[in-house]
Amino acid sequence: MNEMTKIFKALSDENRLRILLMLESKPLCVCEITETLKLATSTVSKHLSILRSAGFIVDEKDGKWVNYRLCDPCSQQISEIRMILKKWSLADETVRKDAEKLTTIDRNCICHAIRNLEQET
Amino acid sequence: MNEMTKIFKALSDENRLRILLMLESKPLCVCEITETLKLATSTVSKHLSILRSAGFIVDEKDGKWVNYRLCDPCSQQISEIRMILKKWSLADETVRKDAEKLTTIDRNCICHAIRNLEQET
DNA sequence: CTTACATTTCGCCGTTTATCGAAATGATAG
DNA sequence: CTATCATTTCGATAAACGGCGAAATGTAAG
Repeated sequence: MNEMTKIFKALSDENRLRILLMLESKPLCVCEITETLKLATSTVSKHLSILRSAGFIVDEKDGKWVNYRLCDPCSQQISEIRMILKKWSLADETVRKDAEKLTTIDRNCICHAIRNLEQET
Repeated sequence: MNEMTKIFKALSDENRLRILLMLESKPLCVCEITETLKLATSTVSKHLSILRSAGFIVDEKDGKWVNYRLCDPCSQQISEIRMILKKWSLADETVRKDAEKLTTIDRNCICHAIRNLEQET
């Protein structure tokens, strides 16, 4: 019961759903997700830790980046709910846009780009 | 996306999950659910309205009682998630106890019984 | 019409949650 | 070793949430 509510709590936030669905296409680092969702880095990091502790994703160090990817293998519960999630999101506009935006983001540029933009204002 | 988060938010509370799973066996009135969960009537009523507005359940007036039952027919999404929920809960102790307790509750007695008990203290 | 009673709505309270910015951490590159 | 930079942790804040009891609502029965 606890495990169940933990899973559903993890799924009960729009930004976390978007993260999970973005990760369906490929592993991503925190700054790529941050740039797509337009949230503070610390907020995204928090969301990721919630998804991790619910068993949806794992993190892997990669130089100065941390890559997050969908858990594989993962529990029967997680895999069932992910299938549903994927199916339900097929027609979703936000999800489509996120996927599209991700193809234009290069992690080697994006973080500095953000910093520079902030300094201009 | 909004619809999705609404569904998962509805499922992200243990008491609401218990209500849904109780309703898998039969329709129930508010006081039967209240007696099983040991919450204030107003709290249970709130939970029921959340489940209703997410599309899981419907209410039906029946004399001075209001019966709640699982939506049928219901949307593809709701029916998929309910199948999962039922499957996941098969081994759950709380769910088993709730179902057991429900067999001993008679809506014609329970409400007065509660009032009387409260007056004794 | 009044009473009784199941349920809902309202107002309040304490806790949790989503968010941010700042400080801490940890790893790479000079 | 130091500087840089991605990420995490911390502390604060505002909003949302779960809980309760009291008042309002609606129905049935005297």
